[in-house]
Amino acid sequence: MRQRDENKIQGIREKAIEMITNEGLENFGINKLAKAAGVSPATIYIYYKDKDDLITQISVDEGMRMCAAILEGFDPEMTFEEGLWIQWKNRAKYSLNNQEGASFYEQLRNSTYREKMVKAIHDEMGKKAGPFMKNAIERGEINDITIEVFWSVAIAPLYSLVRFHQEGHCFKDRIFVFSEKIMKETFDYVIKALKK
Amino acid sequence: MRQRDENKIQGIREKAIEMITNEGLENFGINKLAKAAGVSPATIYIYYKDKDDLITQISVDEGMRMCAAILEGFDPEMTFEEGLWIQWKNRAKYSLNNQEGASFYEQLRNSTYREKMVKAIHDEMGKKAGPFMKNAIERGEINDITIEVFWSVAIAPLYSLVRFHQEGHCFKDRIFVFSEKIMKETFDYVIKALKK
DNA sequence: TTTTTAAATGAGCGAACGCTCACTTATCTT
DNA sequence: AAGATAAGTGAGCGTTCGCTCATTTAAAAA
Repeated sequence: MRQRDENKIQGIREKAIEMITNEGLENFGINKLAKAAGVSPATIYIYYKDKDDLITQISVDEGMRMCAAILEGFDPEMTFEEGLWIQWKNRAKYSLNNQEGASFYEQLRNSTYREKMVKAIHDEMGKKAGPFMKNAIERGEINDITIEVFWSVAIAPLYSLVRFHQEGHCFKDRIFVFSEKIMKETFDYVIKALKK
Repeated sequence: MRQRDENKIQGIREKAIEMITNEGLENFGINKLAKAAGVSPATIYIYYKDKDDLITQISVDEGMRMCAAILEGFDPEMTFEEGLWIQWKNRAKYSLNNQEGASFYEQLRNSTYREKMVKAIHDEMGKKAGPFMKNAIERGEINDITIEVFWSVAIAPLYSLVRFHQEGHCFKDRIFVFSEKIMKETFDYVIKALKK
């Protein structure tokens, strides 16, 4: 039998992310995607049940890629400061090297697809981030806090920084540019907040 | 001449927010909106140039309402801690009393409408938040930092907390519930991070 | 009361939508 | 070489989309 053309599948995936990022989820359509990816509309339905399934699958897939990128070289047994810093660096690297994927993920995380895409990612992250936080508390490095407060203080600031960069945020004619120096400065505030 | 029915205009606005929040921007349509609001599709075009204009106008409007809510009782001359705490309380109150508006705002802020809606809001907030930060630096309450780092450390954690609440975030069968106690706990970390 | 003005309408246009089906193409097994 | 299987296609279906227009309705101006 004839075998699948992996280039075709990847092409569909990449064009979908590109189109949703640049034109928005509300302007995304199967006929347009088929034309952009150079395939027949019917081909898309070989790989995806329907439009909803396509968006959901690609969302989860991109989320998993982000998770894998963030956790690269990370170990829950690491020191609190060391482990958190690795996650920060990884997350920044992912966004900078994969702008479209990062914007796509952020747009869908704030859409009605959130519920469909978040569970798998949440489980994947929780598997390592949960023990990491627990270890840091048991070792007496940080106070005993709930995971949501931890995330809000330790991770949210980084996401915010990355977003300012991606948006090309402008304040008084000065465009914000992300840098390791800025990231380290922000990281130091976070460490100061959480370390006993 | 006949005068405009303000209830009709408000009805269109509210139904639009309701529909976009619950069904997503990608499933939002003028014909559906007209039916839901109990008006003719043609009526909508008396008030809005086209679909894009409707979404943009309602986005900016909701953003301005949020700004006004956040800055209620706030003064840039306030102490750093006092001023920041008021903004936190106001922002939390806005989200809790106006869940649909808050979700709507968040969804559009992460869509391709971001550029169209953000400028007016950014200006409105910057007018008071800029001097506030500057005062706090001049008084020696906090270090001299760029506005993006400030926002990421001082405000982003609150947005994150509110979002966990709105999403009904769940970790190990425990649903996260926002409370003043949790907010104060998080706020204290932020103050510890930023205060000299 | 009549005239004037703009709000408000419902039917419906052309275009675009998600999706399907009869069919062709490529590669496997025999 | 022939048969089997699944990948891949393009035309086009029924539906919904954004939007318009001829018309009606209500209230201000005369």
